Amino acid sequence: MREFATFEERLSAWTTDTMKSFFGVEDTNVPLGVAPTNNDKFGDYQCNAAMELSKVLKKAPRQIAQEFIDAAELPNFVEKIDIAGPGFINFTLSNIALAEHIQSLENDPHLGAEQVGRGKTVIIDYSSPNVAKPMHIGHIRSTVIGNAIDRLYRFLGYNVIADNHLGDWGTQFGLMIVGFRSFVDEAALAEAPIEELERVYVASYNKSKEDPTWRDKAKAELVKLQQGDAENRALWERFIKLSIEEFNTIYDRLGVKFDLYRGESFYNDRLPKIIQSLEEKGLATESDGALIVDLEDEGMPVCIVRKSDGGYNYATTDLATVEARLEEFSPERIVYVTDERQQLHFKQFFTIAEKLGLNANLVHVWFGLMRLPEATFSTREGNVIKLAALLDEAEARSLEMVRSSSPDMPAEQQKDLAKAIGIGAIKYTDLSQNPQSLVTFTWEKALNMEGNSAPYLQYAYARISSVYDKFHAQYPDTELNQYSIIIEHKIERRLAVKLSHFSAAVHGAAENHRPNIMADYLYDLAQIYSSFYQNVPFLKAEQGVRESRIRLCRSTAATLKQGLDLLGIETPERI
RNA sequence: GCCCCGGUAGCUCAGCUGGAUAGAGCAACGGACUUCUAAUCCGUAGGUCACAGGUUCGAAUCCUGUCCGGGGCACCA
Repeated sequence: MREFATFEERLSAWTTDTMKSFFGVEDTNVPLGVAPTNNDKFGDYQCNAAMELSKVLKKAPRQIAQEFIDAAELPNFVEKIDIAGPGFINFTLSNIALAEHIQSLENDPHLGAEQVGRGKTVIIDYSSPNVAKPMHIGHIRSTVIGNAIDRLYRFLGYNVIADNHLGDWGTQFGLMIVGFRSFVDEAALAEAPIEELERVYVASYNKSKEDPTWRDKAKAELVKLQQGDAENRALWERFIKLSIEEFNTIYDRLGVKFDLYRGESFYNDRLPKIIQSLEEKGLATESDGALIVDLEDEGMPVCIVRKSDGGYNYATTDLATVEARLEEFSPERIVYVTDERQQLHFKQFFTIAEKLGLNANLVHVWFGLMRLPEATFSTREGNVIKLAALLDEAEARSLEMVRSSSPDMPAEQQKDLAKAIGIGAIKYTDLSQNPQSLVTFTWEKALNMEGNSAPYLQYAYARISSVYDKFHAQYPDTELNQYSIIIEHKIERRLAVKLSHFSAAVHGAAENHRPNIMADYLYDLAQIYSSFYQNVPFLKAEQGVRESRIRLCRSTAATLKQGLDLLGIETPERI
């Protein structure tokens, strides 16, 4: 068993082994492990195997449980074992073992989380906005959820490559180029690049609808760009550069970093080859002038890999991208984070990739669309809320709160704090929901600062820091590690049990690609801590108890800080 | 028409790889700041888990059907 194995792992291994040999069910598929109970009156862990084994053994569940208990020699970390209800076997951990475990986790930089990703590379493809279009609130989910998955994987030891697969290629660049030459306002471009590029695009698009010669001009410029015309190429590169610069200001504010910014264009050279191998393998056929892959056997509609005008599209680019990534990085897995509308596309392209023999573990993590209360959020409706505006608003609102709650704080510090709180609030709102549920955007929800929110967690953390500092000020000579954690009070026990579940939360969140599992965990932890804080004295407790409680505070702080960091949320020392 | 997702407290959402009386937050009501930061805590109230069948010792969770909402389904990505 590994060094910082959880109680759940240890206990499950024990129940499984013991039951297998005792009942002679070595080959059973019945799960024999334990799971945390949902209520501490049932102990800490429960094993449900007796009910499941009932049929196999042809005995009553309670009898099975009883026989097991009578015969079993309990592991030393278990204080109590008993039977309840129809045949649940409940385990209660000993307080001493619990305390020792929490203490031992202080020596593990990963707080007990097993490094399952060591030596493995995973590529995470997320955010991926389109060049020359401003990021709006619809982009926040891919960015924030993708980044949390990125951080979770890194924490588990994976070599993560975060790749921002920009939309930097497509027919719109013809319109962009002609439009730019006629309409651009360089001063405005310097001021707000993407906004100006977007304005240029819209102007050009509108003109193309009325003026066929304009449309032809755009087409001609697109062809020139695709053929590598130097001037058009330079212009296009400028669009990309300006866009990335502006995206980066948003990413900086969000604390998001990418390892690569490889747009779709990066893979252009490979497209003909992909088509060629599709044809060679007999996967692609002509249909109405286009080249398609028939996926009827897989129960899916056909997938176009080359348009009738000879152009390539999304599926082809994505196949080429996989091929390139496999060659260069040999990833164990590639994770794509996009909204739900792309499910079919990914299913199709994953299937084709497999048929092509691209041996990759491809995972599509999708999330529900962001809506506005009154309507579906869409550029066509013009009801967009720019991402930058959302962040501004969040910072402004939290700054107001910081000013009223900490009027004596230096202005600069107030601003930094407001940033950490405001951005944290926005991220947490998104991350604390099941990614797959459809979310309705409201300012009230996005900027929630009370109850189940990032500021609640940050506040809990800041209070611990404050207690910890006061302790050291009052007892400067105390070496905390010379005192053991003593678990006596009910709330201390609940806190310790929760702390021991951190590893499970990390793994659950990472494996399921659901950061909300981590968010839920942290909120529970903070709630228990807040109750602990409010209901028992620390600094005024007697010696021994005092140090024990401060140690529990310290462990809680470390766990909250690490957990929030995995969500990309900052933990200021003071709020 | 076919496919994917959702429907849980007044509102916003957890819980969904089956387990014990279904949980939070907000809103409502009642308490706690001369005491470690009240962005907090303690308590009260609030639910035929859309509906109907089925599987199971056990179903919010799995299966089937229906209703309602969102999305997708050939040259956008």
